[in-house]
Amino acid sequence: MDKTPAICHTCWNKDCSLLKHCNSEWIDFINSKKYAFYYKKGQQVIFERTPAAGLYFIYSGMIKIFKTGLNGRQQIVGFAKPGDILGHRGLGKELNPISASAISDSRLCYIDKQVFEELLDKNPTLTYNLLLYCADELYRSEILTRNMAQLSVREKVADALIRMLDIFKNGDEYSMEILLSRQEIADIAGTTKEQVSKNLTEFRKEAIIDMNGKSMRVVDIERLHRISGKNNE
Amino acid sequence: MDKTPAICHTCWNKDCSLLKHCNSEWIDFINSKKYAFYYKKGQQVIFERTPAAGLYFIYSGMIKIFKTGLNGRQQIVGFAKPGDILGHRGLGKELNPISASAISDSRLCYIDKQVFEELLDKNPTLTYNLLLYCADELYRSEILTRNMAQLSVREKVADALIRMLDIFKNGDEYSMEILLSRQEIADIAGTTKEQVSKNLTEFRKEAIIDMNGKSMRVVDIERLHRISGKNNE
DNA sequence: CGGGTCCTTGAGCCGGTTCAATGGTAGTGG
DNA sequence: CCACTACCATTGAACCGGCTCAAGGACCCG
Repeated sequence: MDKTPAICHTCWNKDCSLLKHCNSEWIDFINSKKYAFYYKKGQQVIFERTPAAGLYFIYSGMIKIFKTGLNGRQQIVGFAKPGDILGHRGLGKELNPISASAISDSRLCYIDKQVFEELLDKNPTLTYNLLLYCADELYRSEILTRNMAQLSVREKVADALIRMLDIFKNGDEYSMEILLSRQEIADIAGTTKEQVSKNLTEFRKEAIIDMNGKSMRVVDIERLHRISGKNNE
Repeated sequence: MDKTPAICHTCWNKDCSLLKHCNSEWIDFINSKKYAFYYKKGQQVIFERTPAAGLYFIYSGMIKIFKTGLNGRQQIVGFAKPGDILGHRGLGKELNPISASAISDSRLCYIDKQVFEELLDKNPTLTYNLLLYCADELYRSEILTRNMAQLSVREKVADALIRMLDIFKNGDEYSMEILLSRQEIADIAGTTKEQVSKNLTEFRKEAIIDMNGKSMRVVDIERLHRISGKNNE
C-alpha cells in the first residue's frame, strides 16, 4: 500500500488526523502543498533542538517518539501509528522539543509549518480537534510521569507491555510482533535491558505471556493489569 | 486584591489566559457567565475521576496539579499560578484526568465547560492559543517523564528546586517562600520525604542553597543546573 | 506548659543497576 | 553450504543507592 500515489482525495486512510477535519476544498489545498517522505526502519525523522519546520501525518508504518537524556540514554514517551500526527509539539516553538525515529519502514505526509498554521487559521474545527488531540497526549504523558516516579521495575515492565500491545497488536487483540530490542523496551519502561530480560522470563514462567522469536502473546492480560497496578488511567 | 469585585473588564490580571485572547464583546459574555470561587490553602479544587464540569482561570493564589497513584501517593506534575488555566485537560473527556489543590488561599474564575466550548467555537484565536498552551504543557510533561525515569535522587531534588523557584520566587529571582511540606517536595521530585531532607542539608552544606524557616535562597543556581544535568529542556 | 505535627538524622535492608560471562541468532563472505 | 563474526539476549554475582523504619529534635497551637 506504500505504492499508492499520494493523492489525498483517494487516500485509503480515513483516520488521517488532518483530512478527517477538512472539507473537499481544503483537501485540495493540502494535496497541492504536501510532500510524501519515506523512512527506513531505524531512520530518524525528527531531531531534538533542530528547527521545527513542519508537521508529519503518518500514512503507514510506526514511529517512536523519545527524549534524549544524559549520556545519550533515550526515554520513549510515545508512539505514532497511521493517522497520527508528528511535529505538533513544535507549534509555537523555534526548535523541536523531541526526537522521533521510524521503527518500521514508514511513509509520512509532510506539510510546512507555515502552511499548516494557515490551515489552522482558516479551519477552526481542525484547531479544536488538534487541541483535543494534544490534551489527550498530555493526559497520557502525565500518567507516564507518575508511573516512572512511583512504580517498581516489575510494574513498569508490565505497564510497558500493555502500552506496546496497544501499538503493536496484530489481528488477535493480544498478539504482537516485537519490533524493538530489549534496550528499547527498557527505554519505554524506564529501566535497563537486563531487567527487561529478567522480568520477561519471569512473566513467561508465570504463564502471563508467551514468546517465541520476535512474537509475543499476552496470555493473562488481567494479571498484567493487576501487576501494573491498573496504573494506565 | 482578593476583595476586588470580579468584573472582567477591570480585572487587574492582564495575563489572564482567557481574557488575553478575547475582544470586548466576548469579555462581556464571559463576565456574565463566570463564577468566582475561593479556596483555602489545602482545599482540593479538582478531583480525579469526577465529571469534568468546567474550566478555572487563576485570579490569585497557587495551585498544585497532581495524579494519585498506588496507596494514595501523589505525583505533582505541575503548578498553576495567576493567569494560568485549570481543567482544560478535561476537554473532550467525561471525567477529570487529574487532581488539583490550592497551596495558598486562592481565587479562581470558573466557566462551565459548555459555555467554554461555545467560546472556543466562536473564537478561533482563543482555540489556537489554548492549543499552544497545551503543546507547551506536553513539552514540559515529557521532560518530566524522562527526568523521573533517568535521574538519580540528588539530581531529581535539584530539578525539583529549579521547578519550585520558577513558581515560588518572590522579588529577587533566587529567593522563595516554601509553601510545601517535605512530603510535597518529595511528590514533585519523585522520592521520599527523608531523601528530600537529606539532600537539602547536603545542598546547604555545599553552599548551593541557604535556608531558614520556610524561606530558601538559591546561592549557586549554576551548580544546581549542573547537578540536575541541565535536564530541564 | 503539653501535645501534636513536621523535620532531621542514622541504621539496616532490599531492589535494581552494573559488570561479566555465556548462549543464540542472523548476516556475510569464502 | 558452512564457518566466522558481530550483535543481541540471557543469566548470575556483586555492589550500591534509595527506601523503610525508628528515634530525637524543632516548632506551632491550644
